Amino acid sequence: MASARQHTGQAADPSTPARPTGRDVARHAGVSQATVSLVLGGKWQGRVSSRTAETVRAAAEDLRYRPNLAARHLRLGRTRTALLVVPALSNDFFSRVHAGAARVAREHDLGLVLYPSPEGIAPAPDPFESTPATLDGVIASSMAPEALAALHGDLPLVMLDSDPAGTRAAATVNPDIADGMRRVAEHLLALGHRRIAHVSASVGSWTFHHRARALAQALAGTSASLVCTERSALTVAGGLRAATRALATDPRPSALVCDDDLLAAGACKAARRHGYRIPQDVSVTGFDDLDLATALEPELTTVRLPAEEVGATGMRALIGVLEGRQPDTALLPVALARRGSTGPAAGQRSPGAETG
Amino acid sequence: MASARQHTGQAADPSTPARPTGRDVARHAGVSQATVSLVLGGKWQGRVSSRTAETVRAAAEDLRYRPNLAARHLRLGRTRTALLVVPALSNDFFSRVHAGAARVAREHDLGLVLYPSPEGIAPAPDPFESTPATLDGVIASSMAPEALAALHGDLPLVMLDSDPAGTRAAATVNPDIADGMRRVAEHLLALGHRRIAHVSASVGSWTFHHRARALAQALAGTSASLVCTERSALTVAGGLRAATRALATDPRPSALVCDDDLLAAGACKAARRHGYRIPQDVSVTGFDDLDLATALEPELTTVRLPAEEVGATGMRALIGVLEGRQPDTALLPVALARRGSTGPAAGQRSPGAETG
DNA sequence: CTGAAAGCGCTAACAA
DNA sequence: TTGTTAGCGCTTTCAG
Repeated sequence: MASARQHTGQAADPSTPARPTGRDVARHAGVSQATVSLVLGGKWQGRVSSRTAETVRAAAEDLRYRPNLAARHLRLGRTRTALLVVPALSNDFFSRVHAGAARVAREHDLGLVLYPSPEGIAPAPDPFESTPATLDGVIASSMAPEALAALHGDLPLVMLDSDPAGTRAAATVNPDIADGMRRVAEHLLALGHRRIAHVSASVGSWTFHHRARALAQALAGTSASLVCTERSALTVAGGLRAATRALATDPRPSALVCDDDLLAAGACKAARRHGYRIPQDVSVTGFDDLDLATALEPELTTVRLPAEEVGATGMRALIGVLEGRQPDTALLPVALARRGSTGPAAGQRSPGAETG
Repeated sequence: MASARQHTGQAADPSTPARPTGRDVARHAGVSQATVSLVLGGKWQGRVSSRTAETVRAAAEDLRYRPNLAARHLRLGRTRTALLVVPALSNDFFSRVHAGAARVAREHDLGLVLYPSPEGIAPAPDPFESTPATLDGVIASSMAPEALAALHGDLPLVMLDSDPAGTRAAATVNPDIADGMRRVAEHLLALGHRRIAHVSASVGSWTFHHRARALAQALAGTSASLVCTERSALTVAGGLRAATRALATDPRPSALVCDDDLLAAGACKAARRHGYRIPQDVSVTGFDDLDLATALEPELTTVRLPAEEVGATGMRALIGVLEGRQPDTALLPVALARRGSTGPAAGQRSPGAETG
């Protein structure tokens, strides 16, 4: 019947020469389409003569054949593709996480699609509505739990920089946030700081709650006290305002511990507007060690997170889940980068404050 | 024949209850699978009774049905998905470009996949090797032409912040880089600067070549001269080194024009290490108006690029191409952000240098 | 207004 | 060693 093709509804478009299919390659090489599939899929060992295989490869090259992924995905029922959900793009932490995850994905021949949860739009609209590919698994970094609510329940999920408890994640990979805060606190204590203010991020993700808790714990039972906590949106301008409030405390704090380098940058601006020098009059610490930390002057003392390692470990965990293994939670070590924004608490007005 | 199913090679896996298909929905609703497709595809008006449509929707909801995209893509021959290729992730310019493109994509029900060309690995490995989805089109921003060489020749391509001539792009969308540099030059001239150094990015993309050319042209025929050009990798540390060299010129330049805010941040550090105050002793300008520009102190005078608009316009252009229209090249206006890093060229040692 | 059927390009089981 | 064939889930035409 001549009507065989009219069912498809595909207009024959002569302007775009149809992209070659496996059948075209087969015809060109004088073999069957199945042989093409075997050869190009690398499973021809002991099933196809190497001469034929060569012919097929030549034909594919010749026609500039590229397999149709949609067809492959349909047939296989999997796509070998993972989604990485992050709350923001222009942030080295996430770009480093992505780099690590992408490297491991490449090594395992997996695709990785990056989904920046639309900033400002909260909570994230269903990532899967707008994600074009079918996915085998999801990695989510530093996301507030609500933002993941739309997440399709039956996909393997690995969470990064997130609450290890109480989620439906198959695995969690975290930098040791608490240890980072502890190191910050110890560093400041060793420099003689006793009045410490916390510039905290008003973001609903676990990582910031955890930072606040860790700071409080690290200071508890020491001779230093947390004189105030000022919350702010995660921006330089917000950090400036919050730090301005913190510096208005009387007697003023000698050190500002910030939840993030962006906030710390704002804190530095605030200190200077008050006429304070950094670090002689006030010390400032950041968190994350973004590129920004060393772009500032003085450079920020901050906590270096193993972002690439977090991404890589997370991807390995997801691969484990996909292969049916039961990966466990990982906690990766962090480091304190001591730089110019912290110094001895010299000019304290009230020397013998606490004696505990 | 009972063998009908054993051909598929899909092991019946009781642990993962197979995801429901359109047939399941049809069965559940007591209609045919075609009806399901029509209803859920929104093309049922005047073909299916609204009562049936409602039943189908309920059944789909009930089973938590999600259409299999691979099957749809295979059937349709298109994926309604575009790829956005950028040279780096952690850079507001690109994240803003992405935001603009993603917004327009959403409005048109298109998917957008972000492909950060692996930094450090140059030129980019074939994006299509690692891109999981089949693509309908590509948008590339600020890429060196070689890095796009692997690009599959028959995909519609829109280029952003790139050479409008001599490429195979269907359209080009650029911020008016040359005008930006002109404004920088005029601003410095008006402040009395006559000895200007250029801290340029040693990156092979059109945008930086264009910036250098525009600066030279803007200065030509004025009383000011370009005393030197120091090239550097696109990092703060690189900017510091290049600016250090530039400041060693004798007599020294009174202003450092940088190709990018990152370089400008480095230039500021270099100036301070020389003991120069900004802007009293030396003025510094950036380009791009990254968040970094206002995180620094003093804040950078820089060129604000309409990044979101670039992304949005680029996506609209791609949609135009996909729909068979012939979009043309766009040039979007930029603005000079005058801030604290530039000031009058007061303390010039050699007052009457040129008199042209 | 609804159902039957074809076929997108690929993979893998099976036959030859 | 190679070919034949079924079928993944969907959209769309055509018949009823």
